[in-house]
Amino acid sequence: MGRSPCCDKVNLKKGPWTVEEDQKLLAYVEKHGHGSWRALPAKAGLQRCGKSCRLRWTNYLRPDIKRGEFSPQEEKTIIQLHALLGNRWSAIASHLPKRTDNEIKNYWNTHLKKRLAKVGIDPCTLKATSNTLSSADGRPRSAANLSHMAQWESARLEAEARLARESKLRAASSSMIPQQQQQQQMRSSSLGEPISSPCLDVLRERQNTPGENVDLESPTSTLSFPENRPPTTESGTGLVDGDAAVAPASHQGSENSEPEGAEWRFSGNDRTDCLTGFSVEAFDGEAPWLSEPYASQAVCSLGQFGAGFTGMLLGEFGEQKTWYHSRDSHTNGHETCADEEEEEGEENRNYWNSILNWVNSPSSSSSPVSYNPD
DNA sequence: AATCGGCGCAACCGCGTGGGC
DNA sequence: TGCCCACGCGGTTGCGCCGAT
Repeated sequence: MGRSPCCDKVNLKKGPWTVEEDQKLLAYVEKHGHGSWRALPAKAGLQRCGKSCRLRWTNYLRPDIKRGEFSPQEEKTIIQLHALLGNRWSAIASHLPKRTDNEIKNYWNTHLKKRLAKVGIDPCTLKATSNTLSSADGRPRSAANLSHMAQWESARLEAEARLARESKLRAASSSMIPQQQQQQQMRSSSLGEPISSPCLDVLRERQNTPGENVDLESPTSTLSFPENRPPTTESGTGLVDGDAAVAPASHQGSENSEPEGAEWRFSGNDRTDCLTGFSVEAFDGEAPWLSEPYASQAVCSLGQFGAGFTGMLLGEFGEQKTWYHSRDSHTNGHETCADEEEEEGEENRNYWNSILNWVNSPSSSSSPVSYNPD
């Protein structure tokens, strides 16, 4: 006996939402919070099922979502995380604040997957499907390493989820919550996932721990994405985010004031993954993904892994100009669209090679992710 | 100008899961 | 302990838009 559909009741509207419906839902949620989604439609005067209302809210009406084109940084993040996590869109979305899993899923299916295929890359594995792409050193790509990393990332995400729940409980138990935080919590609970990354909860917790000195600033934090900064820091980048000015204050804290290109900074020989609290030492100096040759390079890798694997994934390429341009091609300044078209094929390959090289050799000096402490 | 087909996005559907009773 | 409910997630579908013919 299967479950009966939630929308099989008569007189429940389906299909596109009207402006009136949007207004009703928006007004109700902003005034009362969503509470029980199932009970919401009747209270809000909507002829919709609760599920439909929830989806409309989470995917469209939420005030803290960004719409419009994905930035190159966001695209890169999606590609890299997808290589690790597969179609776990919610997990991927958790690393892209203001983006919904549905939007990311659509973008992947309609843009990124095709683009990857076009340049000869298997979208699922980020492996070259032909010899169009090759690793820099000619080594065969290590699927085992990717698998290790994916397993580790999965474990990390579970840990994050646990910590997020604990963090919520702690926050809920506090009776002295500033208004902005209360609003944030309400919004977070309404989304089913925290807007502020649980990673930050861990970081903040550790920062308050005697003997721990963890700098929250990170170029790899999604909070430091340019589009998440207050608009005053932007200079005509053409971002479509019109909500930045009204974004929750918790998104605009000190971690957002860092200069672009800042680095993860750790004090002392911190060998713990700051995101998970896991210690590399717990694995006898070898994290699960640290198979050779990475383990032998543990010294230089520690700082990187200390930033968390996802942090590495989200690290800067050091380049912001265009999606297609490799490091070398754009150092001479801005190029025209015509130029880009001419060079698209070659530069696509350069770009993807840089991703693939890095994915398969995270500790390699040729990594596009710069963690140079200087 | 009309038609057709592809594309992209919003929304729907069904399943899995966690919590409450 | 098992059942039920509510919610979240991922896959799929429907439809409007737009370019090509």
